Amino acid sequence: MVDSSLSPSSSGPQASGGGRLLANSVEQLLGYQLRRASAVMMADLARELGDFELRPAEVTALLVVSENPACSQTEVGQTLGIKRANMVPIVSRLMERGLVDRERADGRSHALRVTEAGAALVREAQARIQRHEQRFSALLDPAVLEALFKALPLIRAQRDEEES
Amino acid sequence: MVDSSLSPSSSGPQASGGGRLLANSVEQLLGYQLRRASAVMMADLARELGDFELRPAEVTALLVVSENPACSQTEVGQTLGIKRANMVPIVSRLMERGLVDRERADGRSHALRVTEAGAALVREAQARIQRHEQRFSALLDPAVLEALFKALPLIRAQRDEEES
DNA sequence: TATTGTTATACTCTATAACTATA
DNA sequence: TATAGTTATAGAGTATAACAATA
Repeated sequence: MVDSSLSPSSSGPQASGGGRLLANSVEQLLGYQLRRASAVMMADLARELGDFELRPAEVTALLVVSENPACSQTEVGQTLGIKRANMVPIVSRLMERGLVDRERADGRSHALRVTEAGAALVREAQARIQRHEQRFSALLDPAVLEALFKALPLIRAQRDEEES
Repeated sequence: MVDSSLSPSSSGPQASGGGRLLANSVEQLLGYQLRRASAVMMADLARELGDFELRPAEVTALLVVSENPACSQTEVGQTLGIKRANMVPIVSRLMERGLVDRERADGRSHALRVTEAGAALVREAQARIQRHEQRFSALLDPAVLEALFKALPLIRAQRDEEES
């Protein structure tokens, strides 16, 4: 069982600055732990992908396009939980960089495809991402890692319905 | 074992929009799952705390101050992984709202304390937060939840050193 | 009418550099 | 010289509303 009370008892990991160690009951909150762990992995990924001058969101979108030739940018957004409006600068950037191109599919929608350069970058990015992932998954027991991959989609599904 | 390859095989949870279902190997990435799950919980928390007109970061800071009378705002920041510079508007807001006050401690540092109104809001906020937390922890087996509380701090510790 | 892409805009959180006044 | 608080600024991600063109 996990102590899910908010009593000022816990400690947990804390920053290592000069000040004293403060009591911090939020350490007991799942949402807080997720947010902090996610921030650490995001920062590490951004660092790992720094050379490419692509943000994590852009790389992720590129991977999805690469796996789904002729998809629309709305579909990519739905897959990644990114709103249509916010896909616009992402796709623009990928096209400016010559990593993706698109042709009209429908008169109102476009079919996205990775270019040669895009495919090459995908291969490099996948290697970086795998390195990054393994740095973290190596910290965890396989059983614990499996529990994460079971739990996180359940959390997500709780309010994943009306995304766009 | 978890399939940590990037081959275009997986599916996992996806948005429910009108478009077709896209292949999405990023579902296999721990960092991605953390980010999505974290975003869902953050959005739910923000909704739950909406009445207070306080952002999640402000409520969290308020809780830490409430547990640590006479702490400095830099200490709160170190505890929560928020930079000194970004603590300024948070503390200002909490003081404007009459939830926290401070007195000089040191000539250069302040001692923060929750006011009566702040303490009252803390009690209400804790109830909301507990409701929010339980909505999500109820989705998970106790053993899985325990695995999360074991794994997430380990992930965090990987690059939690030089925060401020 | 509904959908795709788009624009404009605002909000939240984060990051860095530099300043001040203390210590 | 280091620390606490501050200012200014930029970046990244997300949110909403509204529009044009198309279906």
